[in-house]
Amino acid sequence: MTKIIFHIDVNSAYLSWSAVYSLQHGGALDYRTVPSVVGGNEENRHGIVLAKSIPAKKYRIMTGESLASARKKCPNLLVIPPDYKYFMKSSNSMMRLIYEYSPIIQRYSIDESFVDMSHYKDNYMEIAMELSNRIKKELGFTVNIGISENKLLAKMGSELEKPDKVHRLFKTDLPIKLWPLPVRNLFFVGRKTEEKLNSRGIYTIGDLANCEREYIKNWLKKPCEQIWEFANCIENSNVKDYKSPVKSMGNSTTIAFDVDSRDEAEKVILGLCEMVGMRLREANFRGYVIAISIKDSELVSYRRQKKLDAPTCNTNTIFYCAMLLFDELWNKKALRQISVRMSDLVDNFSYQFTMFQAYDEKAERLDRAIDDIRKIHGNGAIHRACFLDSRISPVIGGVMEDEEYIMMSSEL
DNA sequence: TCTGGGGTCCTAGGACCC
DNA sequence: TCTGGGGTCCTAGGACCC
Repeated sequence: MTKIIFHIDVNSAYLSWSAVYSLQHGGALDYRTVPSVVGGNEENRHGIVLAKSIPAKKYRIMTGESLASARKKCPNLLVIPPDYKYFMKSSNSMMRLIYEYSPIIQRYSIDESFVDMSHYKDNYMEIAMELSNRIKKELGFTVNIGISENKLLAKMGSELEKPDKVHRLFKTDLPIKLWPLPVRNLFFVGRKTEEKLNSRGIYTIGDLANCEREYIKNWLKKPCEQIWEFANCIENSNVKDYKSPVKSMGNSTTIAFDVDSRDEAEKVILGLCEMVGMRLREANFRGYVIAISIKDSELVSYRRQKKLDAPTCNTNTIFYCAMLLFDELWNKKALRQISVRMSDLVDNFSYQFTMFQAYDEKAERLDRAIDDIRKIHGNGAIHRACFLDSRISPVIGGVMEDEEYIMMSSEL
């Protein structure tokens, strides 16, 4: 039986949601009608474009670009700060609405989802229009809906023309609608892969599709074999209406100033370890592998990781190991960004404690007591003395504790 | 383009084992 | 020590997604 999959994608999500919020709170200007972007704080060196309006797009402003560069392209650009809590709320409202139409939803990111609509037989177009209109009317923003028999084509379909469009894209449309497009438009073809493909005369999705599979595979290895399959529309994964198990947890931060002393780097790392440890404990995970990565002021990154003998979720252990790695890694150049990540996770229930493995029950109880205080009174309620009079925050990282933040899976 | 923060997966090379 | 072959594990780096 042929499946019917919808891919629903909010148009300029962060920007649209910010516009709706502003209008609902008495704002007179609809940000979507002027050149505007949602962007981070430039003073803290978080100044990049997170989302752009369609008028801003006309100035060739790109997501991920620095705000300074965006302003050069459009001097009177309106820059709106992000409000992630509100974005989550908007996303959740949309999800509730979609659930009225199908229980099989894969929330792919904060603003994208795949929905299995196979139970609608011939009237799926009307359903798509109804859903799109309801989101517009009830929630105030527009979406693109791509419809197809698999997730890949649904996603490609929703990207064909924006905004506020419903687009069908079936396998039979492949040669006409998809193959003439630049190969870069294909899911999983990024800048590097595009360059490689171009270097051998492959410019369109059709060029790639018509290559020999073995040729691509031998040349560019496994990831590109999948890209070849995508170009030929070979993709049949199900809409996953469950959470795939998390593989790693980490936090990173770009510091507002260059860090050139070990002492300050240590505080940043401690702040990050506090967050990573808290998140691990909250999820009842421990990790075997701890990784630290740094980016210097010239934007060059280095990484170092180490596998532990026993998995841990203890803040002090993570911090201690992170510092060992940091001291091996750091070449004394001023640092712009630091990150700490734990991977090779095991959950507390399946992990067997044995008397031979180091396990500090007292330390864990202390960690959890601090977690509880922070959950009730906020992260600032309790912190280590070394952060007194420091310009570095005692708990660093962007994942919200209570609101469950939507994570990407980066695969279909 | 003075470039954030959260992830996932793959590959190559080295160490080590038999 | 002019040195095989298969396998596993670990680490560093890179590419991609939103």
